[in-house]
Amino acid sequence: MVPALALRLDTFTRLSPEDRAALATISKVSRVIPARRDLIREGENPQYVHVMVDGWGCRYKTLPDGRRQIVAFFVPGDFCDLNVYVLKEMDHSIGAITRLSVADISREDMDNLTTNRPRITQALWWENLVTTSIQREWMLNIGQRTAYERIAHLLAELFLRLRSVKLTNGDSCDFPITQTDIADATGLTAVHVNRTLQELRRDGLIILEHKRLTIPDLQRLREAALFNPNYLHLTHEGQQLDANG
Amino acid sequence: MVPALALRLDTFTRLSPEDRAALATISKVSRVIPARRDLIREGENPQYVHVMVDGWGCRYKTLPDGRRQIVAFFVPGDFCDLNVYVLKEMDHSIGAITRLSVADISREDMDNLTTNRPRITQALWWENLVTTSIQREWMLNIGQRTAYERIAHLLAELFLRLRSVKLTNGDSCDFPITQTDIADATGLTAVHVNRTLQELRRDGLIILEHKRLTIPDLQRLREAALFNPNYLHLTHEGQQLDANG
DNA sequence: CGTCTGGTTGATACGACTCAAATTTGGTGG
DNA sequence: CCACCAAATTTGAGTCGTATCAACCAGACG
Repeated sequence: MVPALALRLDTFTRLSPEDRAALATISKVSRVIPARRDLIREGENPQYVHVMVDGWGCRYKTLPDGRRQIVAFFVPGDFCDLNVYVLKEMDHSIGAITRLSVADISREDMDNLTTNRPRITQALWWENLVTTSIQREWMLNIGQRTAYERIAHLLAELFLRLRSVKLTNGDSCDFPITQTDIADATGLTAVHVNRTLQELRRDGLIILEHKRLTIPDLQRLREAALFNPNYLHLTHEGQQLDANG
Repeated sequence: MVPALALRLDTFTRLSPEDRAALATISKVSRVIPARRDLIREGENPQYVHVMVDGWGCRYKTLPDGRRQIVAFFVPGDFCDLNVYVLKEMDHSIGAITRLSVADISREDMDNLTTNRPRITQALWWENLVTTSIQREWMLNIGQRTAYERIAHLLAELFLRLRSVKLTNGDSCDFPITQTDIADATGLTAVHVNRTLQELRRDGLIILEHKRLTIPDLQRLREAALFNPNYLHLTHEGQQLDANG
């Protein structure tokens, strides 16, 4: 099985067999975190860069009174904070949503990678810029879109991201996050998320049950979400080469 | 005059005279953009990395119907998208708020810098991570804080950022952004921002008039904003060395 | 088969939005 | 230096989207 990280970076550039080998080495699972447990907490000193090998996670921040904002979801193949060990302490936490297999990459291994594998380095740069871009889109989402658009947008984004690492099956995919998670990610309450999901279902935009999401008509969902995929920066060399061969 | 960029990076690390010289070269103003004009627009192909030398700017995204979200403010010394030329097209726009002096740095100059000046490279990494961290805090801000807390938080952040590049004067600073800008940055309407600013004034937390902001009691403002400065990652080597001599 | 988390529903409240107009400020040219 | 204009701020009245609180239900799991 091709590790999700390689699939992901392949979106950007065509990796050599040596590159793939290096990624396989790096993607070795070093930890399995049970569902709903934290991988690392705000205030701790980050030592490793993480790769999500299997399962879903999220990055979140909290306020003293318990209000919680999920600022990112992680799906397999996501790479976490290239160079984060430059910082003294974490300003947020990372938690597992499902049971999560993670590869911890030491600073040393990262340094080796960036000096010896320029193509991977470049691809990691790309992935870093895309992650930041997704954060910006989320700000637009939370700040400007209505509840309906907001949730539609989140679902469309996650579907596309999963598709890019081959974790979709036609028009559907596993979707393990709860309505409370969606609420914390969109700045809404769980009750309102529930009602809005019902609207989306009523309008035939989504089928969401038993932790499985189906999108019968992606184009319609995109329109409802005012979704412009440019921020995912998916059209790159890798894709073009794929198209040719 | 020490360029703001050097002041900013000095927060993180102690720069050598050669480092400073390199920064001075790079911080040469290559363009002056009139107030309220765009520096680069969504969809364009990014060729340069930018340094804000003088004046304020912002990064923003828009929806087809005109809704606009400011996702970041730039103040002097801010560095913009280390390595952005990796991407094919901009997913957002960058605009000038005041008249803005910018230094455009070519890919070539950046590559030179990163190969020859490891200390600067490290510091730019730090600045990159901090910028991303600020984005996360903004998501928490927009998604979870009340209007009152949200605006208080924004003002506190900008004040601290200006202070770190020595652009404050005691407890006050220039503050050229309009209430509409604040609205677009916080996900509120200009009318509501206006009323909330009046509340903040009434409570004695801020004095804001004639494009000048005064914070009589920063600690009180911080408390009102649920402001935790850890996300700015200001306590670093540079600061510690400063403390010793 | 009971427990528990996640999902659903209903009633009510309020924070923030909308629209519209008035007022103030700051910049520009006569 | 004043008149003028556009931009920014302020005010008021009415509305609406989303929150809150409180039950209740269902299906997953031990």
